[in-house]
Amino acid sequence: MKRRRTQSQAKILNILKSSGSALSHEMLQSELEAEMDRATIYRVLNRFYDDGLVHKVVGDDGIQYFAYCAGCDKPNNKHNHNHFHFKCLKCGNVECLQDKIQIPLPKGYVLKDFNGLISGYCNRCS
Amino acid sequence: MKRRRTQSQAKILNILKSSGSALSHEMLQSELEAEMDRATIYRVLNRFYDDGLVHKVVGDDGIQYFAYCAGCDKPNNKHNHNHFHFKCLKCGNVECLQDKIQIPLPKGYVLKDFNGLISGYCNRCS
DNA sequence: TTTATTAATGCGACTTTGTTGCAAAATTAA
DNA sequence: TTAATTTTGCAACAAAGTCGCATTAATAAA
Ligand SMILES: [Zn+2]
Ligand SMILES: [Zn+2]
Ligand SMILES: [Zn+2]
Ligand SMILES: [Zn+2]
Repeated sequence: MKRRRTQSQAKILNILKSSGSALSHEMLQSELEAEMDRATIYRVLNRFYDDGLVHKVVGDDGIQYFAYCAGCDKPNNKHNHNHFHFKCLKCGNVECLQDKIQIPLPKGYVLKDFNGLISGYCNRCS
Repeated sequence: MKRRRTQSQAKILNILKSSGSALSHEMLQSELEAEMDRATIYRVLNRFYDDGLVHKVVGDDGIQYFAYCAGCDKPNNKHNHNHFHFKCLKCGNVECLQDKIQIPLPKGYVLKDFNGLISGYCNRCS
């Protein structure tokens, strides 16, 4: 299944890139001002995710946030998102924390994925 | 508002204690075999959470898992759940990892809450 | 350029997780 | 036993996300 270059995808990718934050479907929708359908946004995001173009964080609220992959480790094209994310309780911004962490696992455990979100107040809001 | 001792709460707390894992609403419901209403389970869990009896983890799937608080730090009665959780992709078990972690934050950031979930295969399933 | 192929979109219906209003039932206190 | 108030059950609701299907649009072939 070969990917095609569509307006929708270009717009969404643009927003993700220029925002520098992890964005939820809702944030994107309001940015796009109903230029495209809800389902399309979800599908585009999932496609980006499958293609390794973005990574995903899930909030305490169960909402998915997608961030453009900038400084991600990619050993043999497999992403390794070993960093925390921070969600500001005041301004709502969700950002990647740059520090790479190492995830400790007991003997016999195999890591497949990691989702780490810190909530609080960012430097602009504290 | 004073709490009352009800059957429902006792049963749910029992299951949480004896399981030793973090349980979702669905897991509890199947364990309880329709002994009580969906909404009641949710309300009991939220009550436990508010009272600091359990803590909560949110999975990549956005589902809430509740774990009985056993070895939690409680400086002046405020919980401090500075540990990761592990969710096995095969057996579905969600457990607290004992290692206490310290969460790194850039200058000017204030931590309020933390949700960290590692997915993979547990020692019994790997 | 025109046509054919098939991926992407829009729309609506649907699922799942969780919450809420309200009357009835169950705890606790008087 | 009675009164006061918390919990529960039920049903309706809300929000996030997914899916089927017909239509549109991007790519490739002719
Ligand atoms: Zn902020
Ligand atoms: Zn990130
Ligand atoms: Zn397992
Ligand atoms: Zn825990």
